[in-house]
This record gives sequence, C-alpha cells and structure tokens, in this order.
Amino acid sequence: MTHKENGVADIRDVAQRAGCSIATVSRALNSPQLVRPETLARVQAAAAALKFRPNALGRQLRGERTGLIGVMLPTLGNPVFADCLEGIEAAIDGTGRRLLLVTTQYDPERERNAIETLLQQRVDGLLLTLADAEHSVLLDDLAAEGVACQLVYNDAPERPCVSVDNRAAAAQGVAMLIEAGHRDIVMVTGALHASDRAKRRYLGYGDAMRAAGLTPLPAFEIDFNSGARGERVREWLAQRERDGARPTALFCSNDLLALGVMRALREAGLRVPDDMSVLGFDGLAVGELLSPTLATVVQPSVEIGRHAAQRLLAQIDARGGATPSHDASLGHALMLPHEIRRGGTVSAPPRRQD
Amino acid sequence: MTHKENGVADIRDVAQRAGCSIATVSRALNSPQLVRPETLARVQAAAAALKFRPNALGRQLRGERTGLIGVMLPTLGNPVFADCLEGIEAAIDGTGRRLLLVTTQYDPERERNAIETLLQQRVDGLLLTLADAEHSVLLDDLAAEGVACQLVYNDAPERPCVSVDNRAAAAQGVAMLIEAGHRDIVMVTGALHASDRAKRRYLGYGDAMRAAGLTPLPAFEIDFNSGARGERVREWLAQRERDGARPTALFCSNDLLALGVMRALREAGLRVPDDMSVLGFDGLAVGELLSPTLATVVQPSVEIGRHAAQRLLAQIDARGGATPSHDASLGHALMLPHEIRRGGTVSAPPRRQD
DNA sequence: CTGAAAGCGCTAACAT
DNA sequence: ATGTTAGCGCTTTCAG
Repeated sequence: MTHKENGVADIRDVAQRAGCSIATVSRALNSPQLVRPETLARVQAAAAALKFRPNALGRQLRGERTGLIGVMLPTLGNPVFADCLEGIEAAIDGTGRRLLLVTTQYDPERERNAIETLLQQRVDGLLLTLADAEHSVLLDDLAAEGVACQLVYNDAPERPCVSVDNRAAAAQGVAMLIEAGHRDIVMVTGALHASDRAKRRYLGYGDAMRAAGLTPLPAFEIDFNSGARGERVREWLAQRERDGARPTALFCSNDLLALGVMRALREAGLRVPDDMSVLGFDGLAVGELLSPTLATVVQPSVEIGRHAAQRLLAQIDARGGATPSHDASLGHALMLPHEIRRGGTVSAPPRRQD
Repeated sequence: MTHKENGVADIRDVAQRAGCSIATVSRALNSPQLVRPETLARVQAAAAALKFRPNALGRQLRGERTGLIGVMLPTLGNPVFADCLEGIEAAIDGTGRRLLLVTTQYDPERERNAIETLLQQRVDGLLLTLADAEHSVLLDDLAAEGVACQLVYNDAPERPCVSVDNRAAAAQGVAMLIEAGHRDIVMVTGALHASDRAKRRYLGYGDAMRAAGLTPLPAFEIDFNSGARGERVREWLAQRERDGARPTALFCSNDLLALGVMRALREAGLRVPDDMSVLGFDGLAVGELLSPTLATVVQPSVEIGRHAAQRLLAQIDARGGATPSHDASLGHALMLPHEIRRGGTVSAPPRRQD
C-alpha cells in the first residue's frame, strides 16, 4: 500500500495534489502573501478537496508557542470561578488561543500535578487560583523557570496577580454592618487555613471591629465539603444561644456560604434580617435575585478574569518582543476596585431585651 | 555553542547525563519495568537534576492519542453548564486526560470554528452542547469522519447524546401546574429558534396543555442577551393585563430565566406565588436556597456531564480495542431521569374575580 | 516565488 | 536490557 491508511490528509498529500512542495503549502496557509495567487488557489483547492486539517501538534512542536493557556481553578461549582472563566474566555477570544482547564478542589497536591501537566503540554502561560498562594513554593519555582503566570483572586502583594484587596474589602463590609448598629458580629468561613482569601478577609473583619472599638470574635469555621452544613450551623447557633452570645450579624466569607447559612437560619426558624443580618462576599449575580437581596462585598469576577488573561497575554508577547519585557507592572499585583452592595439581608440588629 | 540555549532539558540531555540512550530514557519513563533498576535510578536522577519535563507535544505527535478531550459549551454563565463541566471533570479525573474548553455563546458560527480548532489540536474526542443539534450538518460530518463525540444536553434521539427527555420532562412540569389548578399558563423562553431544548420543552408544554383539554398559548420569547429583560417582562405583563388575559402561571424554559422573570414580577408589584406561579427548568442548586424555593424540572446536570464523559471515554477506548467498537449503545441517546421539584413558587391560582 | 532539507521531542520497531 | 533508527506533521532557513 503506497498510501497511508490513516484517513486524515497530510500536508504532503495537499502538496502532491496541488503540485507543489510542502513548504509552499505551509506558506499558502500561514503567509498567503508569499505565494503566487495562482499557486495559492491550487493549494486551497487541494486542501479543501482533501478536507485537510492542519495538525496543530506538528506546528506547536516545531514552533515557539503553542497558543495554549493553562487555567487552574479550585472548582466550577462556585459561580465566582465560572464568572472569572467567562472573563478569561472573553479576553482570549479572537486571539486564536485555546484554554486548557483543570480544577483542583482546593487540593494542594492536585494543584502541583495540574500545573506540571499543563507545563508538559507546553502552555504559553498559566492562570492560577491557588488555595493558598502565600505559602507556595510552586510559585517561586515557576517564576524561577520564567513561566508566564498570573494569579487570579489570590491577592499576594508581591506576585503577579489580579484580585481585589480582600482585607480592605472585608473591612469595609464589616464596617457597614457596624454602621447598621451591629456589635456582635461573627465571621463564618470554610477552613481558614485552606484559603488565603478567607484569611485576609478575616483580618479585614478584625480591622473593622477594632476600628470600632469592638473585640474581634473567633471565626466560625465549617467544613465546606460537609453535607450536613445546615445542621452544623444550627448546632452552633443553639450553642451560642445557650451562652447568651448569639451574634446579630454574620459575615460569610463568600456568597455561596452565605446562601447555605441563610437556609440553615431559615430552617432554625430565624428570619433574615429581622433576627439575624447576613453579609456575603463575592457579589454573585443570584444574590440580587433573592428576596431579600443578599448584601455582599462585590468583586468584579468577570473583570478579574479578563484582566488576568490580558496581562498574561501581554506577558507572553513581551517575550517575543525585542525589548526583554520591562512593563514591570505585569509582575506585580493588580487590585481591582470592590464595591459594597447593600441588600435586604442586612438591617439594624433586633432590640436588646435587657 | 555546543549546547542548546533553550533552558528546557531534552530527553537527549537526560540520556547523556544518565549515560544511556534516549530510548532507555523513554522506557524508564513509560515502562519502568523494562529497564534495569540501576539504570532506572540513574535516569530518574538525571531527569530530576535537569528538571526534565517530558514534552507532551512530542509524544502526542508520535502517538495515537493526545489524551485531550474537547469540550464545547454555550456559556459558563449559566450554572447548568458549569455543573455539567464539573461532572465531566469528575469523570476524566485520574485518567490522565485533559480538557480543552471552548464556549460559543450559542453562536453557530463560533460552534463551527471551535470544533475545527479542537480537531486541529487532535483531541481524542468531543463533548458538545450545540445551540441546535437537530439542524446541524456538523454532526453528520463528524460522524462521517469517525470522530468520537457525545452531545450533552441536546436530546437528539438518533444521535450519541446524554440528556433528559426535555419534552416529557416539560410536559410533566406543566402537568403539575395544571394539577395545582392553573389553566392560563404561558411559557417564557429565550429565542425559540436558537435552542432545540427550548423547542422541545415548548412541545412538552403543548402536550400537557392539550392533555388537559387546554389550548396551548404562544410562547413569550424574550431576548436572552437583552439588558432590559425586566422591562420587557413588565411591558408584556401590562399588555396582557389590558387584554384581561394575564396568565396565572409562567413556565420558564430555564431556571436562570425564571429568576430574572421573578425579579421582574417583583418589580412590577406582583407576588410569587400569590399573584403568579413560576416554574423553572434545570434544577439549579440556588433554586432551593431562594424563598420561596423555585419549583422546577430538575435535570441531573452533573450526572449528565459525568455520563457523557464516561461514554466518550468508552467510545475512544473502543477504537483501540481489537473489537471494532460494537457497544452500539454509545452511538445512541442516553436519557437520564428527570424529576419534578415542588417549590414555593407554585401555588393554586388566585381566585378569579368574576 | 518555490523547493530541499533539517529538525522540534518523542516513541516504537528492530537489532543487538 | 539497551541502542539505532525512522519517522509523527509541521515550519523555516537556505538555495535557487
């Protein structure tokens, strides 16, 4: 058999059919202006006839770039990350690049593997949300290797990242609670050690409390993955009740958590906001559709994704340019503005029964 | 310069450092048992010392499979698709495969391009949600080319797909509305021509209406992308009001739309469900967190994604196997069970004022 | 404007 | 158990 059995047409097949060399085919495809119109036409005809589909792997192996962008996110179950991904998509749209996506479920080991895998595929750059970017040697390694990379959501001041100032944002949110008259405010969060963002938000909570002369309370940490979240919340509430220390407001480290907490409150017979005010963080779109609408600290998720991708692209392109990359700004943090969304879940605290 | 300037270590570099041939290195990496322990150790040491990162492109170009799965979804803005993607991720987890993700915004042209792009990257298979799978020549082409492919959400009976029976599911949902006492039920949807699912759901709506001896009403189509959706809804309501033909229940073609509609209703001063019942479709998790909770037709989104991915993997593996693929079931539709979620947004219609 | 030829990094026969 | 060698499909000098 003189021909390949493989059904897929080769650049050689096209060349043969067009009566030219493979080099000419390649040129016709990539730099049409370098080819005589007549030849070009023949090549195109041949390619069409053979349903030629250029093999990106060949090109990528040969070439300098792959056009692939690696994206690593904790989960898509939280719309915050899906939104961000939409922003990323929007930013690379039209650039001819594609996304290689991995989720890690906040698992540091998976993070390691995922990054390695992406690098083996020779992605041109990385867009990452790490569980904890602060204590990550990974990042130093990446930087040392000269991998183009932007963090997303992680606000690590000294690293290339796009985020909001979680600490300041949280403080501002909690200040709003205080302003509404609350003094007994507790922060509810997933495992603190597992998320640098949650930690910074807790710091912000502390800032706001102290600024108002109040004593920060320990955070109420509940397992994010536990099925019985509602129950845990109710238990905790009952406990606080017995201690006579039920807070009047809860600051939830993210909106998804806030929704779960609100449900638990409802099931426990507590009304929001009459019996308990609730403040979230993220600014999920669904929050506005609820009634009462969810008060929250809004971060511009889509924009975060978009900016991160844009910065990454700039970073990547900088390597190609003669100028050896000096827009140093790409190497540092970009903090996007946050915003407080007042919502129906926050009201003045119930009157004390003293 | 006898050495490459490129900082990245080659398989040849490793071979040299380990004092063996590149073939041995390759074996050490892919089939350690074929290599003497001692040599293996040397190779591993060399690889580690050089921070050798195997280039997947080389392997993929050479080999039969790339380990890449192409995923094409309309958007990630609707959690239904994000959920599905989670299921896909879960299914491929541990198989060493990676996801190449593209979103199309329901744009048929983008669908074309995206698929072509994915194919150029030589993905092993495709997971697709098309805007309209019924009138798609794309799919016939793919089938003809022998591309492994599963549709997701599109319920095209004759095609390889994983979905729910949208028509039957919608009918069942609407029947529930009728059972609650509603007779004036209108379906609200995005552009009908743009989505085969919406079309089938509308058929189901018609089935249920006729089965109860009621006359199906024209669907109320509102532009999904319009910013002024709320306003459109209010206008429409006002119009119906004047005509004395305000429905008592709305069947929304998806949950996201239902949430938007409910907001518009609220802004128009209508209470749900007292003045108007609302039924959604999808079963988004947030629906259960609302109050009142959203009544909806639940499709198992994560499971849909998971099954689709599993079937695709089976399909891909079938090509490798000696048996030339005969689990014909993979070639046809898999309909997963749906479920009616009763919720607070549906009640008996208000008493007629006659 | 076009062609010949040298690889990109890797795997898989085929020989030792 | 290990080495040699021939490509996978493509781009890109370097020569015409």
